[in-house]
Amino acid sequence: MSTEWPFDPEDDPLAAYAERIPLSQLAQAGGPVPRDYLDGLNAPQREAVETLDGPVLVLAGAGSGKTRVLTARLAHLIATGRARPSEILAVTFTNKAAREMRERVGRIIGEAVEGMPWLGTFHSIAAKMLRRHAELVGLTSSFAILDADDQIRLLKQVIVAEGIDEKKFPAKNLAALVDGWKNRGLTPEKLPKGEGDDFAQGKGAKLYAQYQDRLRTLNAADFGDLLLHMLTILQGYPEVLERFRERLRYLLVDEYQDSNVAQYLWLRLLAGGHRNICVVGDDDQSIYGWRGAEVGNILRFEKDFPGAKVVRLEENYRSTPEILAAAGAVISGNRERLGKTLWTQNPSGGKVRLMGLYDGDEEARWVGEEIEAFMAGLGRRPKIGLDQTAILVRASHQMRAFEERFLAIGLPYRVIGGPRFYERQEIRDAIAYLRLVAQPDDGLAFERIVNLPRRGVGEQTLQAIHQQSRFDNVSPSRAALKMAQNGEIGGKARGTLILFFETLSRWRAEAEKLTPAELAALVLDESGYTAMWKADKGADAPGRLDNLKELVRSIGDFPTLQGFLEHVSLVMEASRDGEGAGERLTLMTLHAAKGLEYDLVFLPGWEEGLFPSQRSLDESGRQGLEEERRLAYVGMTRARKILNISFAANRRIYNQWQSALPSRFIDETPPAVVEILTPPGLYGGSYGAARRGSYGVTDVEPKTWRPGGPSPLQEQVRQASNPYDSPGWKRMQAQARQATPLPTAPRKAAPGPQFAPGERVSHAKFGSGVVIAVEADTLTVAFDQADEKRIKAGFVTRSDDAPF
DNA sequence: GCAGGCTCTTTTTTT
DNA sequence: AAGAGCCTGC
Repeated sequence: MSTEWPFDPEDDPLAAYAERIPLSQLAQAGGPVPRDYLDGLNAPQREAVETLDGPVLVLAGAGSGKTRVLTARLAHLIATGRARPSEILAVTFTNKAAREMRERVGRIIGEAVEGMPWLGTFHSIAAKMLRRHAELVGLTSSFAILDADDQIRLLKQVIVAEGIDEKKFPAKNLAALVDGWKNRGLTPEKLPKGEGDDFAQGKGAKLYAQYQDRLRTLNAADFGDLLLHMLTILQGYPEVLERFRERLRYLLVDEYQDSNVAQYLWLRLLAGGHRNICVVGDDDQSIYGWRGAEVGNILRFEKDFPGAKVVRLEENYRSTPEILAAAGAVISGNRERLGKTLWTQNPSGGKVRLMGLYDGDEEARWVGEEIEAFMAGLGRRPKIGLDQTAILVRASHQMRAFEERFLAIGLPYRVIGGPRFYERQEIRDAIAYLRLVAQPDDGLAFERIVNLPRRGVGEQTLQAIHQQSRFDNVSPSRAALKMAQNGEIGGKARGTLILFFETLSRWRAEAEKLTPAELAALVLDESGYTAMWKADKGADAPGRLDNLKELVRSIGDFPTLQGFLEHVSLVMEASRDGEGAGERLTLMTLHAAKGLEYDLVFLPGWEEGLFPSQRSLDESGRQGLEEERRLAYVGMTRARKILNISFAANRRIYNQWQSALPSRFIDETPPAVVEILTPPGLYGGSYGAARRGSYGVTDVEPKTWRPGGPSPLQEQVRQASNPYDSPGWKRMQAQARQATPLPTAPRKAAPGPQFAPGERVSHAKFGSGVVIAVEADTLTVAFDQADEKRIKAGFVTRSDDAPF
């Protein structure tokens, strides 16, 4: 058991530096920290900053200057000498938020910010604490941190080992269960009876326990464990808790509405002595319930900490009054909220714009045209650049229609989200090598690369190793070494395995002398991993080699391999490519947009079933609906100047056309601040009907829709957007005069030569024409309104093609 | 050991 | 529709 002082300053040179700043100096009136961080704060903001002692709940509405308050409060704690930088625990949820806070605090207090070891995400702070006390939960301080992928692979092994059909009970589902339990602070021992019974005929709990055992054998922790283990330690070892309480004298929590039960318990323990805890959040922006966040935590704060000071930040500095009115009206439909009313001194802007369209492609077209119109400042629109424009969707599959459209009309865009750098296969492989060097027992890393490149260690051998490893309760790498040595593994595998282990030992020896980057280069080279990709003739091989180079380069930023590995598992983010050249608009999910703001915001896809998501409703009922409504609120409050909401009457979902009703959230926007752009005609001729809650009746039935030309309805929609004069609109007009491909017509023709000379075809850009010649998939077409062109067959459709 | 074909799934996403 | 993952047949 560790009796070592967990915050030994020797361990952390930067913290030591901060400690040497005399407190008296920091405490001097004015001191080295100028007090001007208080300037310009409004009354409640100032109160939130200056109420340093005891529990404080800051309800920070959207755009109310939350980050400013947080950083000012940190600075104030230090400037008044209440706490040294190292005595403040400041937690956020994302690395981005932590980084931003560090930067902004640094701007106020200068270098002293370097001495804030306890500013970070829940997970990175918990990991840091756990490394000091790992033995208390059966790990060593060098435990590996598994990401979601490793976690699932390990769970799969546990399931299979139990003789359960993994297809019937997928590891992914068990992972969701396990994560849920960990989020609620439940170790296998604490799991209530009946939990997890649905999984594998009541074996859920047993599998959980086995998984935890296996993690311990592998000296590994998954993300949930970081908090869960710390919780176990704080609960079971009062002396450890006491030390943390003495040392961490002030707690500050950002985005408290996103905290889960484990985090809540953890905070409550740490704050238990001095009660100096300040939580900042907005119950109206709690959108992560589906991954364990408990709005209840923030709703209950005053009960948990009696006498808590509650400060409401309700003045909004971001949006127009119209946007706030609309968002406020929507969110007021929620029952479970603490209740805030945002107001603003900002000048009035336009009304919130509402547009209904025929289908998803039309919607993308309309948005594209609007964006171009705003770029040019056409009509009565303010001029707004692409950098200040965002499209926020409910589900990522909605992005596709927009991407296709923007590609077609040449609007530069960027997508936020998507695969991260460290999730790429080659990066994970390379990291597995390094993990195995750093941590010989890292079984998952071992299994990942033992036969990569091929070393003749096949399925059979791996299976045997596995069995032995479970039997002896040792890591797979130990089992493999033993089996190779005593001949239980024979043949080719034996020789290569022994060589492999020798090489590993050599690398470990080299690690003493080399920098982490040099070591990485050496390992990737000597293992044959780089060579493997060099030999690969695939189209993506060069890219992967580039990524590997980039990886080695980024390791150079770290003094130790350990430090790098910690960074990778907890902090590493996608290297954003193409940050450069020119302005771009942003396309992302509503979830990803939290905390961001844009002058011009589009919220497409406001249809029942899509938004609010049917699945949310089905799974979580009214609570699900309320979370969806908060998501709507988050989306609306991202807009500074112009907010556009749109919906489509028809949408193709999993290759099936479905007609949809406008979202109920549209009904909830107050007519007084909404401008309806939709032409009369759609939805039985009246938007009013839709707005009054009857949703009207759609008279559009794609199944019965006559092919052969634009429907009258489609024409109406087109004409309705006609007052605009954007370049995109003109292009579309030109195209629309030709036999316009119906929105339902396939964008690409089916493969194979489908066209014969003499057929009439139409092309998105060149209009209609006649096929003159066909060779393979390339057509020569004489266009009515353009020259003869050679075109890939995929880009044209038969003019008279029926859409159904 | 690999390619290709087959089936299945398909909200949101961090750490 | 399309992508991912799995299986099968060479």
